[in-house]
Parts: sequence; structure tokens; C-alpha cells
Amino acid sequence: MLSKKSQYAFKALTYLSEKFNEGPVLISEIAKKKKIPLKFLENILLELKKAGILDSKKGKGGGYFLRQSPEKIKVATVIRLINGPIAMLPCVSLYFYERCKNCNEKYCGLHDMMIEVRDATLNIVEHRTLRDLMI
Amino acid sequence: MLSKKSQYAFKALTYLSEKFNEGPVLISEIAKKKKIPLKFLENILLELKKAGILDSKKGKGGGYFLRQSPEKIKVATVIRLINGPIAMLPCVSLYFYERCKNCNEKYCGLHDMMIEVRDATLNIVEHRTLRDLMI
DNA sequence: TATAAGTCCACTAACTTGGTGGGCTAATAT
DNA sequence: ATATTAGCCCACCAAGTTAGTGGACTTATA
Repeated sequence: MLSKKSQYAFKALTYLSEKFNEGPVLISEIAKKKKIPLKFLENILLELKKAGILDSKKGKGGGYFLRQSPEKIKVATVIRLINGPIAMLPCVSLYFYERCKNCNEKYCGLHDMMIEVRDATLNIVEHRTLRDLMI
Repeated sequence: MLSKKSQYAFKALTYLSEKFNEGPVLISEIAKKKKIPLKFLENILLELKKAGILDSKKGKGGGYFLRQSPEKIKVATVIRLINGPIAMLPCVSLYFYERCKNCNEKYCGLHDMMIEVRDATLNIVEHRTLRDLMI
């Protein structure tokens, strides 16, 4: 399951997608409109900024905004950043891979199935962008 | 990600699948062969028993065994039981559904995408059984 | 220089995960 | 009957994660 943090991130990003090219948006505006705890949202947006997805401006007229247009930002990127691995097992994760202890990957039925699940999921989230979340 | 508990459950169930129709298998044997902490495995097997997947016999010659043949037990069932929801959001879960607060499911792009992800995953795990994990 | 707005650090309560320990109960063998 | 075997059950625990909050600091604009 996606954490609440991830859900907040998507809500905020969707909001910022809708306001793309309208200048910086206040954290407080996003928090209010999307009903996200302000201080928590602050952390999330900062994390998205540090990852290069958002940018910000301080002072009056400041706020947050997307660094690229919504269709350039993949859903998979956001999930990996805020939520972590997309795969169901570390041993089949592309970005968070960890070797299985006491289990030979070459002869593990679970491993093989989980690769399929991963690919089926990636097929969707790697090809959808914030643009697709806007409706 | 699947919890370690889930991974242990699958290892144990795979082992029991291989020993299907060979009579009860000791917890201690499974624990040793699959390198699972014994007491933790005890809890897991008991849970699988209560859910009707396993059955057990006490006393000498006792142990655990599958109630049905491996091809009757779906991977999806085990995941839901030991790990919880398969969907990435409560509002798209079939077995653990919870309504979204502050978010209209009818007009939510994330919701729609996550239904697709859920279905892609279910397409795999609902059609695979313990038999498929045996290799 | 005042004000607005993001940045940064540190702390917290509640929950989950991955266990462990010890005694109880039921089935079997003698 | 009784000893032994093996699962059943309860309660507890440490560490980590989640979902936040509070407060001081920095930077940009008017």
C-alpha cells in the first residue's frame, strides 16, 4: 500500500500540475485545498524539491512549482521517491535490489512470479505521468 | 513489499506442497530446512491453519500439512491473509476497501490508475497457486 | 527594514514488524 | 496410567516506521 505521505504527495503534485505555468503556489494554499497537514506537506514538498521534481521561491510571491511540465514527470519516479520500492520483494526490485539470503533466485518460483507482477505494474506506472492524474 | 512473515509463509507452504500426501511435517523440520525462526514459524502456521489452508496433528507423528492439494491454494489468498491488501490504495482494494476521505473516487486520476495496477497484479496472483511456486 | 514564505532541525505518539519465552493441551506409545 | 511428543496459546519486547508537530532560521520582496 502507498503511505499517506505518498497520497499527499500525489495530491499536491496534481494540484501543482493544474497550476503549472501560473507561478509559485503557497504551501498553505495546497494544504488548505487538498486538506493536507501543513507542516507535513512542507516536508514532502521539500523532499520533492531536493529530488529535482519541484522548485521553489522564497519571500512574497513565492511558493512551489513544477520544474518540468506534468507530462515529463512519471508516476513511477514519485512512488520510488516517496514510497520506496515498487516490487513486492527486494530480490526483484530494479532500484532497491537486495540479494535473497537462503534462497536461490534461479530456482525460486516466488521470485519468478514477483518479476511478472513487477513488470505488469511498471508497465503502467512507468508510462503514466502527472498529466494522466489531472483528468 | 511483502513482509518477511509473508516470505516465510510462502517458503513454508512451498515446502509443505512438496511434501503433500506424505503425512504431517514437523514445524521444526520446516524451520530448519527453510531457515525460519521456529517460534515465529509456529505463529505463521497457526494463522494459516485458522484460515483453513493448513491442518495439523498433535503428538507423536504429528505436524502440519496442506488441507488441499497445492494447485487449489491461490497465491492471492496467502498474500491477503498474511500480508494484507494487494491494491496500492484502500479505495481500490476489493477485500480491504475503505472510502477515500476528501477525494472523489469518480474524478480521481490516481484512483483510476491504481485500479489498473490492481487488476494487472490480480491477473497474476489470482491465477497462480502453490503448485506454481514449486518448480 | 518589515514582512512573507520557504528551510532546517529536533522531537513525539502510535503502530507495525520480527521476533522470544513459558506454560498448556492433546495425541500417541508403552 | 503415564511419559513423551508436538502443536496451541498468551504475553511480552526491541527496533523501526509512520504521521505528524514545534520552533528557530534564512532569504526574497515591498
